[in-house]
Amino acid sequence: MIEIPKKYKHREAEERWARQWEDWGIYRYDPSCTREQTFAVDSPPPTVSGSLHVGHVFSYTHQDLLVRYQRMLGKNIAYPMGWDDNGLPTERRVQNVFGIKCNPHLPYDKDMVFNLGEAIEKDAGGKKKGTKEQKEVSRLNFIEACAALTSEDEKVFEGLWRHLGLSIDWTLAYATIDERCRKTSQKSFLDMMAKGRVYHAELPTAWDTGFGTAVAQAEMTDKEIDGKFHDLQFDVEGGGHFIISTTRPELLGACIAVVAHPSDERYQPYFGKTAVTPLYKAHVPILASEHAEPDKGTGILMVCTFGDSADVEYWRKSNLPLRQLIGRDGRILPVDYHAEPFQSEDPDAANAAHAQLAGLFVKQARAKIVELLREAGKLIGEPRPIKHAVKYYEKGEFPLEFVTARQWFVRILDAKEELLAKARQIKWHPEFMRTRIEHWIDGLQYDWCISRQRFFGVPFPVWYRIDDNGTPDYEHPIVATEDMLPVDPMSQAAPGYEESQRGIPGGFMADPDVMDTWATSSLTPQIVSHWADDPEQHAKLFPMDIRPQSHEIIRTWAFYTIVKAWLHDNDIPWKHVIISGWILDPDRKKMSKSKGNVITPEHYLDDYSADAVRYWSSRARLGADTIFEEQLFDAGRKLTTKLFNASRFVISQLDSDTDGRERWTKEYVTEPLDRALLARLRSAVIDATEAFNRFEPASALQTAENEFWDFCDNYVELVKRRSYEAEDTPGRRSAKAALNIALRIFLRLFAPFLPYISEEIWSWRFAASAGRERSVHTSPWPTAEELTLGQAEEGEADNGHGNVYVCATEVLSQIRQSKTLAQKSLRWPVAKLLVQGEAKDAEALKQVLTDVLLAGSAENAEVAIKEGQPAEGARFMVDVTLAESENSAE
RNA sequence: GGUCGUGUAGCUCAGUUGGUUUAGAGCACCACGUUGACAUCGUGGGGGUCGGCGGUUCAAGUCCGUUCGCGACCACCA
Repeated sequence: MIEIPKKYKHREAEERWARQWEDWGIYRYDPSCTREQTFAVDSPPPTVSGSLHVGHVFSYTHQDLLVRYQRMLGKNIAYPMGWDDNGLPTERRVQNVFGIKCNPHLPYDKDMVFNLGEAIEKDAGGKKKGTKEQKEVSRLNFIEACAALTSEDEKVFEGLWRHLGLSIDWTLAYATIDERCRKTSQKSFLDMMAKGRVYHAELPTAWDTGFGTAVAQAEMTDKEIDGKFHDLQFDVEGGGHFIISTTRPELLGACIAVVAHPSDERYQPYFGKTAVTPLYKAHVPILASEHAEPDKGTGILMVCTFGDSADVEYWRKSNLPLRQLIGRDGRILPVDYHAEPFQSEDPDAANAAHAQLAGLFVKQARAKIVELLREAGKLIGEPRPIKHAVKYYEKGEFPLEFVTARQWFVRILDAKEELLAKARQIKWHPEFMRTRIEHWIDGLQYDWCISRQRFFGVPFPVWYRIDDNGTPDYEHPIVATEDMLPVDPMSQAAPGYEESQRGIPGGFMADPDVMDTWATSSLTPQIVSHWADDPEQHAKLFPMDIRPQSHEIIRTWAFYTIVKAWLHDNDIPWKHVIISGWILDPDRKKMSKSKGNVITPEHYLDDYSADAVRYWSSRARLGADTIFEEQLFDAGRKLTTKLFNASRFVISQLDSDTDGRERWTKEYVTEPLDRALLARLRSAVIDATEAFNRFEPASALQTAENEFWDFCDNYVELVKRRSYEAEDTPGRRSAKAALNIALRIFLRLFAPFLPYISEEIWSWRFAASAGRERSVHTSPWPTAEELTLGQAEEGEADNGHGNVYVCATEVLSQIRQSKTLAQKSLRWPVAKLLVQGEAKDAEALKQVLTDVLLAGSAENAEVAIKEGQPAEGARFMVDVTLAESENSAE
């Protein structure tokens, strides 16, 4: 018999159970099960280099609730965990921590070792001195450094997940840079290539000058910033002039046309003529275009290559030349205006003016050109401050520029309808989130740019021939064969070539880029299902059941995953998407590192217990943002404590260590009150089950919790004295059996939410020595059948007899109220009790009267139950007369 | 400007297809209480014209229209 402790020590219990669950292997996925027996979760791989905060705990708990429910239903669970370690945040951290920077042209140094502890120490010291010397290393070495760092970050996350009680199968863990993921990602690329879905092209692409890389549409975001309107005077050839208001005067040298709306009478006379740009004195056409709005600025605007996406659009449709003015590093490029096809009246002057801008960063160049324009008398008035929204890379510091570069694209614009159909085939929870993806797909403007000019990521499995003149042949890439995957073209020679031929005329070169991190993380279902190496396994897990994620990455992660599943399997990646809301700080702002309002979760787990933190997470409705409120942890802890104490009471009423599991069955439940309890529990179980089936665990918790508190406050008090009876009567047996059954139900209802305390209590008297019921978490989810007493009783319970419970609690409550108002203790005896109510209620009350009287210390009272009008708004009119003294009942 | 969501007690939130004549919970607040599971507790109490206006209905927190506030996403951003 297990000794039951007086106090619950959550830290000790959490450690013990986390270990035990691992030893038992109860979270292990069984690959031999069929698809129908399996419940597969496409859990989000967190960016390990990001900050860890309570929002993580919140959303990961949500998936675990659904998983635990499905496990109790008997499903074989595939609940993996991945780490997204590709991408810019990792690179940035590695550069800082190790003081290195990647030079992809360097050869791999296989003796280079990265000592993390030392590096972090150095990093801390180095920062103080402000030294920024960065040693150059090869790409492979750089990747090794990234891996060394991320594996440390992963340990921190894993530790937290385990403590939180996430029922992850850790043998299914993956990292987006590991061999299998690289292979999957490269195979995906090859498959898309074979299907004609990828192409590469030299196109103007959104570019972050800070990171020096292309950026996809989904990663762009608007920022409201301060800007200035500059009124510039343009002359018209043959006479006349007009004013253009621009926020970007530094792009003047890239102006290739000016446009006004076709209906704009002010400019109609100029259409077809040529304008002369100030300073550069370039001749540019004056054209009509629908996209110019007459009432904005002066109604006429510059088309530059490139100021914004509208310029790109316009340039693409026109046959105008391209004058790239901004370099990849965000500096103004040197340009020779003598060169064609640019016509300047005075190329020397243009060159002289431009020479003062070349090499400057955009902001500096803007200040400089304002000076030049002012001197030239072409700046009309002073710049006027305005606020305007500008596109940024979501992680970037500078406004995006458009830079022409060779990029890889996935062709998706022609497939909007098919993608929409797939998105609609998936069930979204909450349902309104579906419109977000629909709008996103509908509004797509660009194909998906998947190449990044970075180092830490999955390389393209592609090489190019170099002809005898040393020019790469981009049009006929050499593609890796599947057996080579994963391949690093930087260190492995192209098929048919020797390593010695790298980079020389007649030889080959590797594609220098890596894939965007989303190109790999969009394959998480395929990674987990072994699409790349085990088709049979793939069929057993794909499409998956649920994708839990938050709403801000619908347009990226969810969308790209849908794209890939469609491309590779012409299928949906999962049946359900479960969207969690955000955690907001008390000012209703999203918690994020940049805002500095991040709250870390570890100490809450220590202070309040993992169950308490999970309780807080579990309360949130799906998709709804939640304000962080520490007091809810307290509510969770309170519930845990209550469960502990109530269970101690119930178990004290049983006798030996197998009683809970085997002896006190529903056949003993004969008393009306106890039967009514079971009827209540039955409907609670039905409600909670339905809520879980709707993917609304918060509602299931609410149901279980309400029922449980009522059980403690009312039922336990009503039945206590009967259960304490010295003699073994049917009433006493009925009480014990009902208490036992109720507790077994509650423990299983709470198990998904509060895994530690429910397992702890389960182990006292209910756990079997083997099989499913060894752990509460593999025990069968409670069913209505367990609580059904037979057809006759069921009918009984639903009609008149359902009331006995409510009638009993109401009268008990009235007795309590009288005592409280009289400032007497609750065990103060009652001398007289008069109850008046409708016939059916009076009848119901009579059936449970003994329990009520005992619970209200009214067993010696003079009692009268009459038919008649109840009190207003109540079931009964109750008149309580308390005894004169505590010892007398007269 | 477009779309979606949201507005219920001081705070955080429930309220399922309109229907227990008087809208719930937790926290906070007030009062009382050493009852054999529980003082990390128990019992009881005060507190809301359900954002505003209009409509449908025997009946509206719930449905419709309109308007205001808040949040998010998208578009524009010369």
